[in-house]
Amino acid sequence: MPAEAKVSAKVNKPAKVEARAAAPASPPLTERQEARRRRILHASAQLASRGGFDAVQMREVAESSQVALGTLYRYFPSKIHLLVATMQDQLEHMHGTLRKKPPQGETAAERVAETLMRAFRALQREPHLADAMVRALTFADRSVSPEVDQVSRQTTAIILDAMGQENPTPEQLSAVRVIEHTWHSALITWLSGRASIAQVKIDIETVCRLIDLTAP
Amino acid sequence: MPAEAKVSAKVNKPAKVEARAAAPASPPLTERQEARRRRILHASAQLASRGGFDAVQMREVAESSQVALGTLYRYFPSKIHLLVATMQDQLEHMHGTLRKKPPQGETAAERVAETLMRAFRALQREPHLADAMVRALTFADRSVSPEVDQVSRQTTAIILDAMGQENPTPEQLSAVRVIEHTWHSALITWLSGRASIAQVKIDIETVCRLIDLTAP
DNA sequence: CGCTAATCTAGAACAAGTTTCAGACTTGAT
DNA sequence: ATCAAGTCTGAAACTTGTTCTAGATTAGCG
Repeated sequence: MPAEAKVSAKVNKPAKVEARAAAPASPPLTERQEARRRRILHASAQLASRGGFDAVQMREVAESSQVALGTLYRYFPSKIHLLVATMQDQLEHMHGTLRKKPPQGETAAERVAETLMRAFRALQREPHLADAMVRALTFADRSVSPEVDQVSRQTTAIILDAMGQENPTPEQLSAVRVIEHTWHSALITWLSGRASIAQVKIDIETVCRLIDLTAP
Repeated sequence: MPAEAKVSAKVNKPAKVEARAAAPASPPLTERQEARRRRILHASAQLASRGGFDAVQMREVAESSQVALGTLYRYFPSKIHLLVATMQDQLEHMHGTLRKKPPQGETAAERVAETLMRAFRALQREPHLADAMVRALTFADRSVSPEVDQVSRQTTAIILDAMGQENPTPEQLSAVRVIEHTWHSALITWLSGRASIAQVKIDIETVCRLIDLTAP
């Protein structure tokens, strides 16, 4: 019946007031649709790498990715959704990269700090892209919760990986959540020029001490 | 020479690219100007208390406060500036209120957690207002750094007050910074419905343990 | 008081995110 | 090959933040 069947639960008109399931099993995308989605995300990242959040203009993204504006909005119901999806995309890369060279530290705290600093260095190479993604993430409202949650889970996974913990205790999970909070907020202060790179490093190292506090 | 003399270093055209001093000594405001500023902030808080960030529309703020749109922009060069100023305003109240009943906890960590939870409860009474202020705070870019920094200093002061520390060590200041990070980020996750009130409480209590770690 | 510079007002104009719509195009099923 | 249903396109419209302008007002000074 349909053609280029319903793009997915995620990729569908409902822009704001919707309340759909997270993304348990994303209805399959046509090849051309997958390609479109990829082009869009690529254009988004590219524009973001230039001027950051403001430079990602929906009309430009649409043009760059050779897609009509309406289509762009069908795939990503708002600029925030688009940027959060871009972040998901980048995070996957990052996780893959990090996996390859596990951190060397003796203690879990050291390894987590080392991993986060590695990620931070990667972000420093594309500060504008980082700006766009992080601003979108923290500005996101309820309508983007599922996607933001996914980013959060991915981040948690990275941290747990670094800890080398298979079965973290609830206490450790709390510590990880606090580390994530610190990570996001520290990034923001750095991006808005209110904290130096050194400062971010200190904050990360400081919060990572919580791990020793909950694990020994 | 002038009339309603230059409103202040802060309240003046330069909207974005400016780089003026923080607010060492704000050139005095006329009574009528002070009144206008107050009306604006009041309207802002009122609108925010209704629908949150989105409900604070510059045209409405202008109308509610009986001021021309251009004037509103002269006082607050952007919606973000306005909301951050609103937050400064609210924070002052809060600090005053908190001062009156110092926290009871035995340890510094307990007192800080208690204070933050008290603040959190206050925010829960006006969740929309909280939404508007916190979103503005984390979305603010470099052009708002001085104002955001001011908010940060105020928050730091509240926390140090609760700790009862006159001369905090650098380590303790790091811990306080991390606590602030956690505070902001936890608020965001709560506001966007991704964390429960209980969860925020746990996160706050968890991060406050850092104080014991740096002070004993 | 009368002047002058700065401020305030009303309203138009502009920019970018979002929505809408008619028509062309695809897809999968018959 | 044909058809129905769902997609994509192009373009216009709408919303809200921000800027601009011409003229009315106001404050402080001589």
